[in-house]
Amino acid sequence: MKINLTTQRKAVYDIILQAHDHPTAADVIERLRAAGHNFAYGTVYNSLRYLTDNDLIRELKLGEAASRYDARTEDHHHIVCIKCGRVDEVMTDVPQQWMEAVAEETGYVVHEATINLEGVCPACKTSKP
Amino acid sequence: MKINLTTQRKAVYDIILQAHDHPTAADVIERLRAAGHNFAYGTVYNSLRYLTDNDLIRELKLGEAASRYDARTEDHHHIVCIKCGRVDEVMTDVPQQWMEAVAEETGYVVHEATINLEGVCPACKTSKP
DNA sequence: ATTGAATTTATACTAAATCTAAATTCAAAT
DNA sequence: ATTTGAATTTAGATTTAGTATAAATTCAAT
Repeated sequence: MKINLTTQRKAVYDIILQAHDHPTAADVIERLRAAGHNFAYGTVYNSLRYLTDNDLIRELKLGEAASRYDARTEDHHHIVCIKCGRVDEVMTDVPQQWMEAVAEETGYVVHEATINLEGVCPACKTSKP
Repeated sequence: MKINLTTQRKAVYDIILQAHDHPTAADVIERLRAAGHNFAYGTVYNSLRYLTDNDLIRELKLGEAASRYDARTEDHHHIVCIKCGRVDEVMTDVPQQWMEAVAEETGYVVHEATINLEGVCPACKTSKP
């Protein structure tokens, strides 16, 4: 089915595209307001789901309370800095061999692996506490 | 500091130890009731956190709404069946080499990787829809 | 017995997200 | 141009998971 980018959905999509962090729904609403849009709460959630379902964006569940959203839809993972909360992309892919080992161990047909890493980012590494 | 296992904490711990699935807080409360305990809502959450903080159990954030809890505290991962929701352990560890590649790519000091897999479990694989 | 720190309880509250029903939009067909 | 109807948006209520708070209780150590 053809993708229907309404004004609201387009505006939400633009926010995600322009973001260099990984904004939550609340962040998106805040940025929409700053850009002069005042959409209903539910509309933003609906839009985020619509965009996610149509693979224009990705929903990230990093173990925090709120989902984050990412304009990069290629297969990749994320690392969160435990000091400052910053989220970065991890493009290095997990070895196919490992996936096969998991399939063998569990008997599952393995569809995908979501990997959330934790560590200390370069900036926090060098800064004093 | 010495671990203080009160009646409530011990009862919660026992539920997790005896569970062969990976119960949520709500599951734990339900099973406590079934066992004749009727602790305050908050006490169960406090107990789960206390047990988690003291490494007696692990909190799992599998991308679902609610956290699950696991009596196995060794380093391991989880796979969720997309058909029936069943959660299984994955003991096969991710190659150290991969972790190093991620550290190199991102510049982070990598502390840990949480891996949540999705697939179809053996039972669902063989059963007709 | 008395103190006091830790814990539990009951309840209120918060955050994130979903649901609902009415209002609005907008393309397609008269 | 108007009508129709499906999709969408809106506003607000509701749900779910979990946290915060203040009073009551427990319990070990004086």
